[in-house]
Amino acid sequence: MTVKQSTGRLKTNRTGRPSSPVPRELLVLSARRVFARAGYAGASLSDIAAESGITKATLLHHFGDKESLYREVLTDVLGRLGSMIIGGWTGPGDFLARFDAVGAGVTRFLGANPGAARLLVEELVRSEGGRLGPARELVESTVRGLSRLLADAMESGELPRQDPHQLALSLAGLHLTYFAAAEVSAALLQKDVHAPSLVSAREAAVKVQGRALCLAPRYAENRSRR
Amino acid sequence: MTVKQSTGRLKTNRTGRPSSPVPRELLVLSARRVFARAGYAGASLSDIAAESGITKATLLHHFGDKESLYREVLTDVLGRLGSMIIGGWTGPGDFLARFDAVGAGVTRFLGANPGAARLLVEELVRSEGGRLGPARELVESTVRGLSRLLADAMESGELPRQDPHQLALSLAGLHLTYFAAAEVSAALLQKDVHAPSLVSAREAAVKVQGRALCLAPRYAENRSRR
DNA sequence: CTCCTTATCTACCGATCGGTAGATATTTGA
DNA sequence: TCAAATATCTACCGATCGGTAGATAAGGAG
Repeated sequence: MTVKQSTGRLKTNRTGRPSSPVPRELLVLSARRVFARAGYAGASLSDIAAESGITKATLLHHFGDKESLYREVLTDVLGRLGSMIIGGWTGPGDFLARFDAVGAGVTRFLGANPGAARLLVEELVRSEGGRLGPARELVESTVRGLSRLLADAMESGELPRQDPHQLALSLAGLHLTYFAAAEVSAALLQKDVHAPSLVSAREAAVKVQGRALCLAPRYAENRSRR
Repeated sequence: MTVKQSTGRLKTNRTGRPSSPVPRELLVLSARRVFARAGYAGASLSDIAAESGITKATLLHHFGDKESLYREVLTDVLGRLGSMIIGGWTGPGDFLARFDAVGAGVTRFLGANPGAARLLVEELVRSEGGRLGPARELVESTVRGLSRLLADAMESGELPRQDPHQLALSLAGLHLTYFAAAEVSAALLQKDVHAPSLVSAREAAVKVQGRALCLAPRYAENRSRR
């Protein structure tokens, strides 16, 4: 809705024949917005087409079917997020420094890509395992990768020993829920969560809270020894 | 699917006239399962009817329309969860004791009610504000109540000062995501998250992690003063 | 200029959706 | 016992869904 509302073709024709073709990435962006807003089942191809200023038939001409379009939206988001995570993780510094870098990167990514968190949550939460296997596996393997990373850090003593899966799932929840619940969050904070200032604030909060989650067993131990 | 599968009427009639009427709570339970599995848009009344062993027309006779049925499912879950929270919070002990009690109660509730977390997440994440106002407001006010609770505790010095909204949202994510992503969680942990032993394990993890989230600023401060 | 490819549209199809109508049988209560 | 209320079913309706067919026009290559 931000870009080119209502019959927003690049050039208007009497009957809409090819003018300058609508860029594919613009279609994917519109689809992401609608899928994020209504969920996979609730999003109709007509909605997405209207959002991009084309017709349903044209949309299907480009993507084949609804599922392929959805998959393209999701792999776009997951791909960029994944390379962001890898970039942060392979950077310099000790465990906590790299952990902070990844956390900040994830927050900035989710803040800069409205709807991304909601898509990931829907995929993470989906139970009809058979319907969209590849995408679901991609999400699952991302969490599994995070879990393995944490386990390695525990092995090398950089992180207190604890169940890495429980920790990974808690971290995923910490990062995703805030942005996925964008409207509730915004209602509480009186400001759009995607505003730069709030993204910075969340980045700071996540840094402190993410570390606390990782180091929680150590704190609990100190507390009991007090 | 657990109870009375495939034509599971209490008494089978040639044409299904009223035998012993299917209890309303059983219908609500079936509806919860289907709504949780497929989401509001993805769940069809025929699915729910089949799950309960009645026909769509009978279902509509009892609940009027789809939205009313959904609202009944949601208010049932939210009502029981809410009274559980209030019970834990008005119990004895200092802030951390009551906080732990609520956290453990929430975990046990979500563990004992498969699908509940998924429903709450869908509602928390929904963006089409106008569609289901009441239910959405109920979820939102629950988070807001949690936020106010935390703010009070900060006011009285029981909790380090920090943005109560950011903390409330993080806590909600911590509790909900794990159970909402039940299948991914189960895949990681190699066991159903609703199994009693895993619920206990999660309860322990959440106790440590929930406290760490609350006290995170204090830890960060100690760390920087080191 | 002429074809061929491509992007787009209008018009339509079968399936499914939420919801309604009306018949039938059970239960209940006077 | 009998009538009113209730629970359930089958059959159907209009709307919408994802997807297809076919016509039309623009752009590019020779």
